[in-house]
Amino acid sequence: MPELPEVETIRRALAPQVAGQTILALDVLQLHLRFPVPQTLAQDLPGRKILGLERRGKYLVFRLTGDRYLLVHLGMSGRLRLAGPETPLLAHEHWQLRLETVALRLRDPRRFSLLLEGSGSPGAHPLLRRLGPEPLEAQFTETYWIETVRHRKAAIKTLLMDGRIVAGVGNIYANEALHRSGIHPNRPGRRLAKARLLRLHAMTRTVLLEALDSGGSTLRDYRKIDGTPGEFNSVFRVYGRGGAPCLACGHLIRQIRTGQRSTFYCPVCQT
DNA sequence: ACTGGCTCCTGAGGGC
DNA sequence: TGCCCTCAGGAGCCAG
Repeated sequence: MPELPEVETIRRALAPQVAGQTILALDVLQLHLRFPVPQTLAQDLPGRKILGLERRGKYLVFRLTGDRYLLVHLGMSGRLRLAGPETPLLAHEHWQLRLETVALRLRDPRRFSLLLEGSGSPGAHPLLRRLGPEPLEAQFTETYWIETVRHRKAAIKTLLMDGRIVAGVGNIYANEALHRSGIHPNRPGRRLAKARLLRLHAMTRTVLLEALDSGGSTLRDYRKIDGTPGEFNSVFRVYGRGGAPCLACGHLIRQIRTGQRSTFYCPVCQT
């Protein structure tokens, strides 16, 4: 699944293609996604215009006329693409938004993605309301990060991936940020000195920015909106490199589990 | 207030 | 070739 840099890359590519277009129809082929696609959507959307496309964490927010919005999350395997209205549907394409010149389609084999609607301020939506600050924006201050994490018993990697603490950091970038910070992923938050937490704060932002510059990473399912893969993979230092030598010290990268997620780290560099 | 475990689903890849 | 097992980038929910 796409993490923040991938979702932001999609947003940037998609925004100019859909902004200003009027929705002609929503076709739903599979309404059983992470949450059921609301039955009212197909009636409510036609005639509304897309005003803009925003991102919050890993959520995309399509702003519509009439003070409404569409909320899209890609889950683990969701992919958006633009297609001609007559292009045949692929397997696992669950819905399409027909616009004036193109159709926006979602393909998602695992169906962990979601399509919901709301009105008023998107920030008040139940799924967005509890999200922590955006890691690349000013609200994610050093003070906030340290005060939120310094008393916690949970593994620092789990905390970094907790959207309520900071929005949009997933498994790949948590692994990478921890390696660059020299911090063991399973170290409890409260057993980290301030200086080390500060380093992690900075490295999290650095890694996300670098990935963004590369157009995101590509594992199995993520593609940019034009179907081409992201370029960041080549810069992974630990993710997916279990058993390979650490690029910093040569020791073999270990793979363990933190929570239910795969964790990669260098036992020498990360303590 | 936190923590850890479970859950939704399909597909890919490894071992035999 | 085929079968079975494990694992996958998310994250809300629940019990303890």
